[in-house]
Amino acid sequence: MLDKLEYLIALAREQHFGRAAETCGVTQPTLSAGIKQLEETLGVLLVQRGSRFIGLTPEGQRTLDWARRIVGDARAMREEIKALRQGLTGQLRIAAIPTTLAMVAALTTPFRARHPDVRFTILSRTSIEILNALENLQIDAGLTYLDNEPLGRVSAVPLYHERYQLLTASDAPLGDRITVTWAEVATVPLCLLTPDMQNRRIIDGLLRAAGGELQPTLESNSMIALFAHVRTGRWASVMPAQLAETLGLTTTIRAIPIVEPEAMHTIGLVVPMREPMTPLTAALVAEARRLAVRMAEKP
Amino acid sequence: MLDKLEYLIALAREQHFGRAAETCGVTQPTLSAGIKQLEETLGVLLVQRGSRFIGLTPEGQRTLDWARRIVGDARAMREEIKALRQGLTGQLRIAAIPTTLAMVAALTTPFRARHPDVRFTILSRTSIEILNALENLQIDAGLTYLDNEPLGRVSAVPLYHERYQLLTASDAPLGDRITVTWAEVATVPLCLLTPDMQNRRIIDGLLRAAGGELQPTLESNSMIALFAHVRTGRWASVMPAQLAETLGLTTTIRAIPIVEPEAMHTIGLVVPMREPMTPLTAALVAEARRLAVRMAEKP
DNA sequence: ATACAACGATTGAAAATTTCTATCAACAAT
DNA sequence: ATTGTTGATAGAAATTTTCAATCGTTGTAT
Repeated sequence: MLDKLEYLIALAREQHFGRAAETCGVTQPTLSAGIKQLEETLGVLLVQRGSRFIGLTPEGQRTLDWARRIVGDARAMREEIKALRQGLTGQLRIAAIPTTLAMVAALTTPFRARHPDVRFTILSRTSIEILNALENLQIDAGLTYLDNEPLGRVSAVPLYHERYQLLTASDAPLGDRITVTWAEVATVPLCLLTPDMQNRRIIDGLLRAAGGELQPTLESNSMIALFAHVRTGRWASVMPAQLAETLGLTTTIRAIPIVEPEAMHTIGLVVPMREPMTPLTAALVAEARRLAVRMAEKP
Repeated sequence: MLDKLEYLIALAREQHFGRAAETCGVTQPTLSAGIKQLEETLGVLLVQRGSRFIGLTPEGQRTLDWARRIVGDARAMREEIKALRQGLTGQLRIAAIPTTLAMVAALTTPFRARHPDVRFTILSRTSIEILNALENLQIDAGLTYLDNEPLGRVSAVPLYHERYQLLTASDAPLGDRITVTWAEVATVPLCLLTPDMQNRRIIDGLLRAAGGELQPTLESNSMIALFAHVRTGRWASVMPAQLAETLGLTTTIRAIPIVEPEAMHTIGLVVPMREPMTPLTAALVAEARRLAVRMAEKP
């Protein structure tokens, strides 16, 4: 039964019997039969069948919600009992939006000092992907915006406020300024994240509100790529202050606070809403709270 | 996996491998092997083994908590999907303390008018047994005191306040009074519930507080037995007003309010704390809320 | 001390189930 | 028409589950 529920979760995620079977480590007929058996025991169709996978029925969607909860609880149970036996071990899968990737170290490093047997997987994801992956039990936690778009069934720990800076060569236009306005930022050639990133959508909004015409000359989903371009001196970019600091400013590259308005967005840790949490998740949340205190003291 | 968790729940309840196996509908070796397999997958001992069942280990207790939740959720899922398909059907198992048994009809009758395909099982239980049975997923709801002893992980809907009356023959001592005091009640030969009943413990407390010496001449765990004795005219009893009313007063039997103090205890419906509730439980809670409104209007 | 009863573990065979490979049928794209 | 993709189906193999029978231990009554 529990494995059949896993099949349903995988199927809803992959929208494809074959791929879902692969991620579950079984063959496609096995997964097909599992879904069919689930349908028989519940007495309803869960999957809309045409010549191929179309989608879940309303009953299937409802069952999916239950499946996520039940499978999640079963995993939490196993993890908690294991933690009782041998302390905190295992793997924490954390997904982060690109602008927070540098901040992850501030979370993982003190965590590892406390719990040396825990291994990490850090993934770069969009905020939407993070919420999806949390729902599908593919990751244990996410680092993303808390205050912009709806979060769903998650618990959140605010960590810090993102403030925006213009990253540019000191001999480029605006390179000598103490502060710049969003209207001014709009006038220089920018390289920014791709529009599937929430950070980009935020910056787009701020530029538009300042009356700037929007035409970034380069897009990437990698902050490293953006930073490399800024280093050439021919592009500028907009980055959160915390990230610019981590990447390291040289004499030729400056980070200039952007004002009018001095925009701020809250970044935080999100974890699945579950009571009680898994021991690993609970420990990560505790670490995040400590980090939030430190960041509030020394902004 | 799910069935193994059911084994654990049954074992914790029965404290006996053989009986637990029987309630699960499997043989004792099957249940033994199931528990052992659970222990192997979790990597801990769940059961303290001597020559016979001793108890659960701390890890076993923790696993039991998870098992109750997971098994409960799995059942709730099945029930909810079934309700989507064919409306509210199935069985509602309700346990009630004896003094509320007559009130159950006020709940079940309007419920059945709305949902004719639901069948009921009504059990007479002590308040402690009700809470245990709720934990062990043996009943769906209980009717008991809300304000005296700790309830545990349940949701409660207050229904009405129990007030106490002396039930006695009109030609017996005190039989002609408008009201009586607890001190006076202590002077007549009483038949009361057995001390495992919370109602009895409440009445004991009230009698003791009034300085009365406590010596009921007859005990039973059945209200019917108590009432039958009162009907002989040789015994009196103490009953909640609502119950005395239902049992029907004759010209020879009177129900006299007991004052000093005019004691009151809250009776309500308790159901397992689960979000969302099963459809049957949710419907029962809704019915209980309606009943509470009616009883508050016309006390 | 001995016999006995109760309890849970173990064993081995039978039964049920699950899983896989191979193949099919339906449909879509070309 | 042809080809590729997708999910269902069939049959064989493997695994797991279940049960009846039995064993070993422990506590108890005689």
